[in-house]
Amino acid sequence: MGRSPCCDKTGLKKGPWTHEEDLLLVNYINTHGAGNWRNLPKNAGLQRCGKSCRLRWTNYLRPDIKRGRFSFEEEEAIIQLHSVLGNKWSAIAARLPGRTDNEIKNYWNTHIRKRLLRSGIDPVTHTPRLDHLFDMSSINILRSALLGSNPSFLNLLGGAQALMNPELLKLAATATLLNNNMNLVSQNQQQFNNVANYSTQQQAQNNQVSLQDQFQIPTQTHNNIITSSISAENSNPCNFEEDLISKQYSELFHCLNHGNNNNMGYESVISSTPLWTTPTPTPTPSSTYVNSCTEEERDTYCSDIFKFEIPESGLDINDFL
DNA sequence: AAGCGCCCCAACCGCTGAATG
DNA sequence: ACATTCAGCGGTTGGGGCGCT
Repeated sequence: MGRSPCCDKTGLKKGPWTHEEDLLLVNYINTHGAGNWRNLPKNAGLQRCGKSCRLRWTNYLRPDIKRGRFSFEEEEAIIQLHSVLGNKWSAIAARLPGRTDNEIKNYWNTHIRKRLLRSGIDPVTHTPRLDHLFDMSSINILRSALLGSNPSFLNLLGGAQALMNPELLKLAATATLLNNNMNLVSQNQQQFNNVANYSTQQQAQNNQVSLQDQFQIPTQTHNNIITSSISAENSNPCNFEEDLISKQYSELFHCLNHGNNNNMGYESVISSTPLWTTPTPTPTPSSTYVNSCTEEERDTYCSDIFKFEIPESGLDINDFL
């Protein structure tokens, strides 16, 4: 695999670009157009390698680049797109007009990722972190989930010690995560619609294909959630969710079908009251971005997105045994 | 004011796949 | 079929800015 010589080997300049260099590059591209990056530096009078020129242009100097803080809608779009596309920054950037992959990647790593971690969400899988799930407050959550309206079950299992039973906790966590994922995927459909609407509005100006044309949102039926794949260009998205859900489903389904009763078949699991509630904001139908919230407010919103709520009835552990 | 540590982000690095001869 | 070049991508780095002591 041949590779063009590195700047180091050819004595070309590296490091931050000066204003004069930017002007040379912009003027040259405005006159001759972008492309032929190998010869561009020499023709433009720049002591830079072509790669450096291309990156400077695509990440900073391009006239259609939107500078400044990310809006709330953009941030939400990034989170939702990342949950499907993963670290496909260029694919995400393609759906956020005016933003570069580098910018989105930086913003993810410095802001969104940290916020998700603070909220107890794994930024890779977009699911609750197990270590977070098992801290003491989560034990209480699990306790509520397990017992629900049947507090006598605690005594049946031998008191609070039962909650420290690793197998029982694993089962509860599996059930909880399964339910979370089911609703997360369903929730994604609604949020994708919002993102798609937002993206479509933005992209209409750029004559780009709308998000809805490029995504096949999974249906809410369980079978489709398990078996369908979300197709997107140059990507193989949602595999992690399929894998995770499939594993969790298989494990729980085994429990359900081999238990004493089948009142809580998987259909009822899926159609039960969502454990996740999502305040779904409506993207501002505007061509301009309004940075109307602070970092703290976004933090709060992020926490709300992933708020962990247990239905009134709780989860009846009897159905699992 | 100086020193220190942390954060952010522009830029670089190294790899891959497509295009070309 | 193979070598080479090029463009694009994702991961990583390092220097400047900033806040704290």
